[in-house]
Amino acid sequence: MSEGLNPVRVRFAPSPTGYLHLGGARTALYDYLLAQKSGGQFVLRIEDTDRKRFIEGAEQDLMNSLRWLGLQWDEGPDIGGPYGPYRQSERKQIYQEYGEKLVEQGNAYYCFCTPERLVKVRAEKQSKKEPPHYDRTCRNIPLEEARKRIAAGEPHVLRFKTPMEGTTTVKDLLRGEITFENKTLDDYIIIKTDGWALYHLAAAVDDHLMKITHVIRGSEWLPTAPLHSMIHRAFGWEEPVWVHLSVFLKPSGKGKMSKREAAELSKDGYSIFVKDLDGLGYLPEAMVNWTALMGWSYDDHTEFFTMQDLIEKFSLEKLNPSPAAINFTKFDYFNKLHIKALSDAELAQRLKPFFEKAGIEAPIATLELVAPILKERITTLDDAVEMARFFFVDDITYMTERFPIEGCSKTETLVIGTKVEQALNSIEVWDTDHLDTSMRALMEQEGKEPRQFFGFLREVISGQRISPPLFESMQILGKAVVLQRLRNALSFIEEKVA
RNA sequence: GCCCCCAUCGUCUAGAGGACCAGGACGCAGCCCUUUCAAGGCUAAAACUGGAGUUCGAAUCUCCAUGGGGGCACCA
Repeated sequence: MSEGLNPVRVRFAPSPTGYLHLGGARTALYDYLLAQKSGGQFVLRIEDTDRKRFIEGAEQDLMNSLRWLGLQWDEGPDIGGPYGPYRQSERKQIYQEYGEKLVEQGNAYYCFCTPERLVKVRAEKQSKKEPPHYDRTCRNIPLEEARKRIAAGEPHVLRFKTPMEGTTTVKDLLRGEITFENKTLDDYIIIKTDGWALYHLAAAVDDHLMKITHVIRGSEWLPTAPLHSMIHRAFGWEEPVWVHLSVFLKPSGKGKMSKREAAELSKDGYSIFVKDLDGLGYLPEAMVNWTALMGWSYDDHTEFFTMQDLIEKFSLEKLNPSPAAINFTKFDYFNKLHIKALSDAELAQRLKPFFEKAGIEAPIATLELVAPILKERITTLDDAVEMARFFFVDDITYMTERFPIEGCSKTETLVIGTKVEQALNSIEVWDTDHLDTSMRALMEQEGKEPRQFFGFLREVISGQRISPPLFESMQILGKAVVLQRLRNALSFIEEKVA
């Protein structure tokens, strides 16, 4: 539990090449939790050394999504901090200096091979069923000669000089020591022809300079972890604690989510992109709870967690190294749970935009009255519009096939309707108790079953087959509105129902 | 092809040698409650990948096999 005692510095280091998705969000969440729990710092660093893959607006999306989830960083490109700049594109010079240092120390060398030649080498190696690595042609060029060629303007990259014998052992917090045969490793390029550092160098340098204590990242980094360790060691730096999270698998459990499958999801009202979740009616609280539990657990029965709970209870030791399939049905469940946990006022506030989007004017005061009877029966905030629109819209659309009362004639329905009108009219105190007493008495007097009688009333006030509880709804609507709707319904039946 | 990781119900997981004929949750099925829909309650079906070891004893430790996943760019 050492991380609970010493403040950690963690970083979330996305590249601005797309929208924040589930996997990234979960990594950021764990970063945030660890920083909060330990009283340390959560750093946001943008890894944008590859200008070709840069996508306009991606950085903004990243920050918006992180904020929506409630994962506020302590240092980052927008707010600065003591170890900035926090955008790698603004640190080019730094990486070059450290690259040069590696050359001087004999840990890196200049390589003049052309991309074309590299492609050829790779193809040859592959046809010989060998690892498709660089053949190390330039590894033995004397430094003096290399410098002359550089001075003469020859294009070049910088490669890490990986030992050709022995082993490199990396310590992953979840998996223990992982040993790699050095001969299976490559002489990775760490600075490109254009002078920009690659992830391997940039991340190592930044993690050190920014005093990062724990690196939490996806397990796709495991194969290059020995390189990262070697870079730290070459500089004589203390390595951060490496924590490689399992990947998320698609719902079937077979493989990673592909672009095509991610698009398919929207048909079911789901998305792996955080930016879509708000509009779909999901709560950030639910998203946090759900993803926290994919790869981490607290005990054998606790499943509801607020952010505060998570900050208190999160621990790296309980992380699970095995891959997890994304289960959206469970996301729905957590969304229900967190909707129910919202106060009526809070739920009303969150519901408001969904009605607006549907072109329905829904006053907050009414939404607050509707909130308690709605919160038990909606899965997403979006569901509320369909279920509760009749509270805010007056022109109820009645359907002929829903009348007359089940098992009754048109005439009998109209007679009962008139009696309902009289009974309602005479109710002095318009609340659920009086409505219940009055209506139930009438129902029994008429010898009708609850499903016939109340079903009819439900239809009358809402035009819906499914609605929140009847008497609560009638109370909220108010006597005048209910009576008006009853009259409307009766004339509809009179005119349109056979 | 090579390297690395992982392995308990359909899914997320509890389990760190005896407390396990394996617990919880989602989902699914049935029942109860019920004016609809939910919610709630109860019940059911459902798993330790296989094989060798170690041990008095293994879901838990070791090895092998199998399966699944990830990686092998002048991307991150």
